[in-house]
Amino acid sequence: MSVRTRFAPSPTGNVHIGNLRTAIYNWLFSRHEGGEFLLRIEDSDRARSTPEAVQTVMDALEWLGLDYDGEALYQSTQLERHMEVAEELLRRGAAYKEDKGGTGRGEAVVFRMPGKDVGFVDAVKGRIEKKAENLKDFVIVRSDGSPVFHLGNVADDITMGITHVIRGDDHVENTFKHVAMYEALGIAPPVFAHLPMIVNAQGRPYSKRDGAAYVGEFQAQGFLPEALFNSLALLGWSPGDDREVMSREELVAAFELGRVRSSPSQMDMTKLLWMNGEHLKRRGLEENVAGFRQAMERAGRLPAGTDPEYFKAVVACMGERVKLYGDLGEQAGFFFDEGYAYDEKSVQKRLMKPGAMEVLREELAALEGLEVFSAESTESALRALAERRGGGMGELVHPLRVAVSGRAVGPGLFEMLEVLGRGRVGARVRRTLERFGG
RNA sequence: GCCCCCAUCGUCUAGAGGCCUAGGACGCCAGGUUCUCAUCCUGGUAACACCGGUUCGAAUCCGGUUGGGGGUGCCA
Repeated sequence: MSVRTRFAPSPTGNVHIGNLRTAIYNWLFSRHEGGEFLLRIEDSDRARSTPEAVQTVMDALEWLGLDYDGEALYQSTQLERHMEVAEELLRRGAAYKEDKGGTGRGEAVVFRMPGKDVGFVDAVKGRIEKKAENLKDFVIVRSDGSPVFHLGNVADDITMGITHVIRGDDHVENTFKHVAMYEALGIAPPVFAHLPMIVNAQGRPYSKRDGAAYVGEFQAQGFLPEALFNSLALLGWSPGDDREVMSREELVAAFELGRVRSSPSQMDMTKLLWMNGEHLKRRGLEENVAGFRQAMERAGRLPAGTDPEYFKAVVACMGERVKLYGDLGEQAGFFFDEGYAYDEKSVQKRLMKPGAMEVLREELAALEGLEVFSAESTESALRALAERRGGGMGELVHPLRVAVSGRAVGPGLFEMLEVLGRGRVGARVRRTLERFGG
């Protein structure tokens, strides 16, 4: 039988990374097996399930490239089907009606636990069993006629022909109930695989206060989907060899449920950032240019009418100094802003030194006389100047860097000069001389 | 309380009885390259929770302890 997995989120408006990781494992497993990956929207809680919330889920899946087969199934449309299953259970004597707890609210449908031990082989945890005396009957249809989670979940999985249920660890208790329901129905249960939780530094469930907890936040910070995908895939699973930076295809090829770890793991933002840098290198310049541009525009740091070639040159020049699309503005904003700020410490160290202004003036003179204004020509001009003055290159490089960029760190000076161009460099040095020259 | 699950460097992990004086990655530290930072290269730091048992031999198997998590709804 061909594999069918599903991702069954309740649309609550946010997609937590734990759920996202569950979606990734379902997707990875079904793609690896050449099976299907389905989407079910568990919107039975009508109050919280808005169209916007559903869209948020869809957007997250699309961003990560988690394509699902067929149409999404909305649980709210399956009411009749749920009732059929409840009827069937009643018919088989596996359920009964009762005012459980004597609430006076009328009769609910209660599932009867089989009176024997229930167990199953979890694909990641191995065999799990529970004694009959620890299994209690439970409500599957409320006295108001609405189905309870367990009923809907099992009925829908049957309807959808799900062969492997890959879900969070918090569902293992439910699984005893679900397995019992399958057995009562005379249907072979699917394979269950329970994924350990993603926890914070305190070992508690990863939440908002532990850093970015929802997909949208990673997206907003400029993380690459393939980097988040890769990191999450490796959180609880590994290919068994030493590979870490992997493409979607490599992950699909290597993924096995049996290699999923059964202990909880902690998200490491530092490693995610590194991973992002690795995937950035793997993307082409053009793609990165587009990504950086989008982030810059969103941050309002890219003036309208910026020459595309200039922008591209800046990105190429920044090279691997930036690990996140969202960080370009902070690190290279001066390229696009003539009103760039001067870093106070750098000014003190490089421009307020005795003779610094004189050096800048000499550099300006040397650069302005150049026929061609390139990295090579500016470098040889300054080397010649250094020779004449008898000092080191550092004495020339540092003040000039601060003068044209306002900061002490950045790309190679000569590369930077070429990208900025003669006009900007001249104007910036002059402005610096006026401002700090006394 | 009861039930279920989990336990290797700070973090992510490899390890399915000898290949382990425990390997890789991130981070961190040191050195190299260099005009700064980043990259890159080299080296280093750091772990089998504890106690028993099985075995010629245990990170690996078994039991217990401790610690952590999950569940215990006419929530999902």
